[in-house]
Amino acid sequence: MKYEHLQIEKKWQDFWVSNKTFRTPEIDELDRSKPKYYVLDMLPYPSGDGLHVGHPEGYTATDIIARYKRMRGYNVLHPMGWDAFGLPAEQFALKKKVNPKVGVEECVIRFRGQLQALGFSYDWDREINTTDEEYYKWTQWMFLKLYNSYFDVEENKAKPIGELKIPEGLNEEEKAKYIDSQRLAFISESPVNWCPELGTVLANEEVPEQMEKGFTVVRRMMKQWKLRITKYAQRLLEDLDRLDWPDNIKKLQTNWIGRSDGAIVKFEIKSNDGKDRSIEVFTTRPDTLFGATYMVFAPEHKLIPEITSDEQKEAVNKYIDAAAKKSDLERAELSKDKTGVFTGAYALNPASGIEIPIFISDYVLMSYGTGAIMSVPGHDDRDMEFAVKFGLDIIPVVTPEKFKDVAFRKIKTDEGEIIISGKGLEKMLNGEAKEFHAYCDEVKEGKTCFTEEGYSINSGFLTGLTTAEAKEKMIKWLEEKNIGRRNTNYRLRDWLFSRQRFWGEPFPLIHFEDGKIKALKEEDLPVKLPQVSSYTTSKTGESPLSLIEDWLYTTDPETGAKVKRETNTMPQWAGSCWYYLRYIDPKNNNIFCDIDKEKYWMPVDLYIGGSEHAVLHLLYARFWHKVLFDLGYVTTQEPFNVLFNQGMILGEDGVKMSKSRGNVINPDDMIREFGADSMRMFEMFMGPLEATKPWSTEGIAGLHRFLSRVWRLVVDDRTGEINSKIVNDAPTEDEKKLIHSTIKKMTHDIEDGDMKFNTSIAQMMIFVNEMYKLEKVSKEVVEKFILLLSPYAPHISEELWQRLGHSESLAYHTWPEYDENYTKAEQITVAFSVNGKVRSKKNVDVDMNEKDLEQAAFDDEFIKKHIMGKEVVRIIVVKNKMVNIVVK
RNA sequence: GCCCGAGUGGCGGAACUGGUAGACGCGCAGGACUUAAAAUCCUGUUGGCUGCAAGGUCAGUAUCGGUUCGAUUCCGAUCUCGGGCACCA
Repeated sequence: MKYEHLQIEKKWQDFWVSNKTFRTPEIDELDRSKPKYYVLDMLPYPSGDGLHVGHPEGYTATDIIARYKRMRGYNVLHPMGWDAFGLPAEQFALKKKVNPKVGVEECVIRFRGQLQALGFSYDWDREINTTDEEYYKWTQWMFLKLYNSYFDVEENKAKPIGELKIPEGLNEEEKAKYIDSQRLAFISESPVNWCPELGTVLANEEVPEQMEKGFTVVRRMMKQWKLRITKYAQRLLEDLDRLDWPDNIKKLQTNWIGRSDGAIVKFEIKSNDGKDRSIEVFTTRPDTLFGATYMVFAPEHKLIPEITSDEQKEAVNKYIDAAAKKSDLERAELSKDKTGVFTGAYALNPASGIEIPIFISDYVLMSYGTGAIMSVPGHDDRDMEFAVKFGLDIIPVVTPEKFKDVAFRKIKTDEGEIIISGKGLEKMLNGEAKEFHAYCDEVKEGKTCFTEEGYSINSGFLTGLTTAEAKEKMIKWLEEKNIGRRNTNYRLRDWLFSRQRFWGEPFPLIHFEDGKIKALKEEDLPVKLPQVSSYTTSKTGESPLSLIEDWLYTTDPETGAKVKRETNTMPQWAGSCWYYLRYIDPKNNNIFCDIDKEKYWMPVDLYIGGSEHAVLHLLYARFWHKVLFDLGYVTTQEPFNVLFNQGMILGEDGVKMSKSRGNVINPDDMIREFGADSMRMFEMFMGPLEATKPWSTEGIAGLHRFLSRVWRLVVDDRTGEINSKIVNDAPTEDEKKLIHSTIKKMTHDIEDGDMKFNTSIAQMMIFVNEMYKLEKVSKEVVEKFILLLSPYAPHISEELWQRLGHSESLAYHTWPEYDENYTKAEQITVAFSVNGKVRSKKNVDVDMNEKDLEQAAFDDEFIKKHIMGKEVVRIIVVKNKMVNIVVK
């Protein structure tokens, strides 16, 4: 009987499902004395195309770990579910004029079928779907928690909004406004990427994709819901330290959060109307304040209309209009050439006292810092470029270290140390400082821009200090004069949380006629999406929900007043922010996850997914988790303890798989032809999990060949009986050595967490090759090998296990132990080399002492030949490795 | 431009803390079985030169240089490819 993968795989998949082999018991039935292991895949979006070969790569790795841990006696949680809200489903629904639910259900069935066909050991009883009403009820519930919380800066944590201290002397309306301004979920007017053809806003990361398809994207101001993730910037940054994540992912998040330390500096504005005004700017280089020769405001800055002179009004307005029309992308792309307009207003440099002009330019972003900057063209590339273009003054205020001796002199006098620089010093130096002056001239002319740290020059009380010292001194000076303070800025923006779509979680909010907004109560959840058979986009930029009047108009459950529902829906990221908690307690109707169960299972012990989620999903989920922690709903500060990123699988031609290139490999075809076990084995054999590597159909055939060899080792091809060479004898010494070193290698490969399963598979191949050479093989050894193979190729393993006479599944059988004594060879090959070049090899006893080894080398004929007639100057002996003789 | 990561046979990739480069698989070549083919099994497979042969010898882990008795591994510079960020003051 040949290795019939289709039949075997079907048999065991049915067995696992009907026996619920991989069901994780509820917490009260669990043996709590056993350790737990929570191994999780990133929540997939069930697209219409079905799985591609990249999906099973990560899933196979987690499945191997899950199966291994079960055999090691852990309570394992290994669930799967669907992130089914999202734009593709919505586009499909609009095109086919159906409810997106219809398409999603089909996709889920297909995806689930494909995953089961690969034999993954998920507990399907815990399957979740972010679009189920019973699931998104809790997403809405969490939104309410965010809405009804504020961030206490003193305690550095979120608290219920009821605990917010409200400033005294406010009337009711002001109070409400103040409270709204502190909520973690808040509404604000902000620019969005509006796509007229699609009739929706797009997330930044969706813009390039849609523009490629020929759609237009314009910037537009709209009222948007946002989440105050910026309050958590510092904690999100600090807590990266406690996570066992790849360094590059930590770095990506660190950069994304983008902490900058510096100072806020206040500049007085000399306005044309004589009113007193001032403007604050953020700078990371307060030490260069003396070199600030102009200021730039973002075009959206509110102060511009007030300060612009009559003569400049027209030009300024024109510039603002033009900037508003540009999308973020265009603003960035056209950035090579700096543009801007003078406002006609001036500010006073607080350090030098010089009047400096105020410009507007779109190279300054309204969304970072204060939306205005002080420009130090001598020491900032962008400022330099702008200054050259507009003919503005440039003052060098920092010198590279190499000029520090000619840039200034410290002289001790009776009154203490004084600094001499400038003209006075020039005379003293007698022309010695030529190069330094050339540097200064180049800076002034806009030819050189020194952006690194050095020593302050031309900077009054800072002159002669290092950049670090000058920063400190300037901040102190600013604080004393009350015109500035130390400050930290983050690049992280608040999370734009609303989308004008149908297919997302509705916000649990109602709008009264007078414009007031009210959050619904927990007991009013879920706010369900309308059960329409089809719908259309609105032309106004509102969600399609705004056209569904039956749904839109409702009554306030408390007062019965006529109200409108909020028509925005949440972004796709929302549901995946907390799904890992729902798996723990998927059917709970009272809370999203019982805290006792959370305490047992969390944090996730291993989380595997693609690096495309390095920032967004992983940052958003960490943020939500921290809010839940602050409010006491979870006991862990971080959700994902260990993270691993799988690499991409390319097409056979070495480039990314895509429909247009026609190099897409369909896993269904592979499973049909070679089997799920071959597929799993090959995906792991291609290389380390993290590597990007090309697919090879010839390669998977090789793994199928290997599994056939395993099959024939156990089963007689012709009769279907157990291979007659398998005997009940005790294992021979050679067999023991082989199986024990195989167990050792495979155990270590899984335990070390590097996810390099390719070498484990190579070891299994070596094992099988060796067994083929033997006349008789011990059944005990073969059985141990099948246990080792089972996490990788579970179907064939179960089948062979059964054929060898076991009535129970091997899924919970103990993982084989190895004996260190059998993993060591008695003899080892050592290399003898002369001057570092290997000239001979010899088998010697393990741990032969250095003296004997050295002697063996000198006795070696080839070595003799190479050292004959030469002087031996040095001998290096490394036990069990080599002897190197250095001759002259 | 900035920040990561990677360059090893025809291909995917091995090589523990510096100590025998190329495990394992694919492909290819040769052989066995077969009327034949498929399947299977066995052998060989980094390159050059040399030898009838066993072998000998030199070169070789992107390039150049350094440290070392010894470097795929450590250090410096350069090149190429992949990924991320991109006016964040």
